[in-house]
Amino acid sequence: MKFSNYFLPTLKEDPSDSDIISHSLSIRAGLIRKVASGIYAFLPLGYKILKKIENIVREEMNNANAIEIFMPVMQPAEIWQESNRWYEYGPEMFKIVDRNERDFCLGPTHEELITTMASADIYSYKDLPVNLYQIQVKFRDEIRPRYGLLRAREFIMKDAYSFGATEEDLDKDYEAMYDAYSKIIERIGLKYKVVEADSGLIGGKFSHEFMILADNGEETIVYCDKCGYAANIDNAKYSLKKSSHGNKNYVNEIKGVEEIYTPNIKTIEDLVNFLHQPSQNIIKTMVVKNPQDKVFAFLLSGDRALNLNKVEKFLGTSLELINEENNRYNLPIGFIGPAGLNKEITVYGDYTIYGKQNLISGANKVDYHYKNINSQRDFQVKDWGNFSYPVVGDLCENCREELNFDKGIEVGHIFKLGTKYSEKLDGKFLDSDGKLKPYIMGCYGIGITRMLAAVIEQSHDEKGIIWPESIAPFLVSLIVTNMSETTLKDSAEDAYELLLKNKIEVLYDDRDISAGIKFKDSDLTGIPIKMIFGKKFLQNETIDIEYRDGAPKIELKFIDLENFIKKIKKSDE
RNA sequence: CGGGGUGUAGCGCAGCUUGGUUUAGCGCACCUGCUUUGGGAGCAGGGGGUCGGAGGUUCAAAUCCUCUCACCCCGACCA
Repeated sequence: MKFSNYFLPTLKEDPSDSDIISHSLSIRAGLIRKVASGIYAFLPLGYKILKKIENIVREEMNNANAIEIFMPVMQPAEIWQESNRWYEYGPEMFKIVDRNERDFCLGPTHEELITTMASADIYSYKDLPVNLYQIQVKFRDEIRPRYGLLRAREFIMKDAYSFGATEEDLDKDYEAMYDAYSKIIERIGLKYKVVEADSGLIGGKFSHEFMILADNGEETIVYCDKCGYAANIDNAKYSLKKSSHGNKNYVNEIKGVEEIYTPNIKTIEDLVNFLHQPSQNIIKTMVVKNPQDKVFAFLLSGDRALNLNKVEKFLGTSLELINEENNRYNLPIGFIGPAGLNKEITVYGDYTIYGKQNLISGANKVDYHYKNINSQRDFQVKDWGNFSYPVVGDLCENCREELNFDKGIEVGHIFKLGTKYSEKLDGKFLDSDGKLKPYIMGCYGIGITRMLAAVIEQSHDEKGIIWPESIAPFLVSLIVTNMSETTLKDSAEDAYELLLKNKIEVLYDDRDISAGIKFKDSDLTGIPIKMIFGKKFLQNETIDIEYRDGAPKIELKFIDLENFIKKIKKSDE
């Protein structure tokens, strides 16, 4: 491709509305342009990269025996009403009405539709298992779209749905997808981790998230180098170091309770400053209520945060934190404590305070706290558990190694759905025993447009994007430093023809502008190899080869060009 | 939805507090010519704006007031 025939508008300055590197680079490098909040158009270069990612995904899905289909974006309301997600999904769903006042939505995902379609055509266990996928646009009316392609309202996703007759079918497909996703990310050439995750609203027993490691990632990953345990921090298990919590065999002198005046001291931080006590000696009392308005209290060490996910799972109900308005016992928020708490409230203790003695807690009275609070004597706990997030220094539950923390971007998520949708949407088949049974389903998503942004997030420097060769829009950037030197221009044209003949994707910058701009644009757009026709060529027919990823430069004689091209062609395959 | 903020040329911004010497300006980008051409060149000339929209106050509005729309940031929420 000649630059003069291409459409590649680059920007020198950062756009004002981007606050994350992948967003500003994808705009500056001429990949995308914003059309509306969270909605982007792809320019030629961005579209080319997108297609490369799609193709890698497509190949690996096909290798894993998944079969490509294409479902509509627009879906009738009925199927979503049947699964009840028309109501559960809430305002995040783009809903539209046609001229006959029939309700539709723009698909945020396709479980309902695929299940309905399957039920119409898959009747027999002999047709199972089958795994169908598509690469399709999805719509979610995000509360707040941000970070460019990382959280857009219209985005491209590869979504696969497996139908099996047995749990074993599901396990096999799940495993095949797990492997396929790993291969996809490895082929693209990214650092990643697979973590155990919460399956959330979509249902299912457990799930895995595929995380691209990046400093700006929205998710926190917790992992153990020794045994390989890795989880999203939202449901990460962990153990405490001996030294970080009390040892119940070690008997301190149990002191008498004292009430202390703590005017307007409502937060742990305030208490630490006011009493000059470490936060580990303070009981944080978090009070939650379920939809039936039943209230529970959770006690944790002052340096810990309550993990609502874990607590919801533990109690088996959705919960919300109480506040001044919605709290039926009129609890003085900021001064709540376990001692003297209303007896109707069930109290649970986090391991982070287990065995600690002479602690500080709220006195359930505005502007007062207690000193020397002790479990058993001053309060009773119904049960102990792990209700908090791990912090640096905590240990792996399996092998007691210290846990590591990293930031990541979720690009893939695989779920075992079981029969959740097949039961609701009447997706049934006749098994070999003559009985009608619901399909056992799995669903597997990978964000294509998000992947593009995640690659930039992980692979860039101050000059711009650094594309891995697997998805680079062009392999070679052919630069002529002075287009008015006919020798240079003619030789570069020859090189260009040679590259094309060898099926190398090359962007030939034939613009009559200063060399500096060509270098900057080439670096910004992240093309892996620069092939430079300049001064050195005029002196002794030498071409400079520079690598975007910082590999050592090469001075190449013009006569060796063809060999070099053969070499890079090979490494590209 | 709550809190904060911004809309002025393709992009990035100044001007607004205190209305009129501003014919709306600057940098980048764009066009023409000449000189340049190994890391975002120089000189000269040029094009491009209903100052987000509607209404109002005023002799006079980018500037003040009201309404409205869009966008951004923080939070709750989420693949």
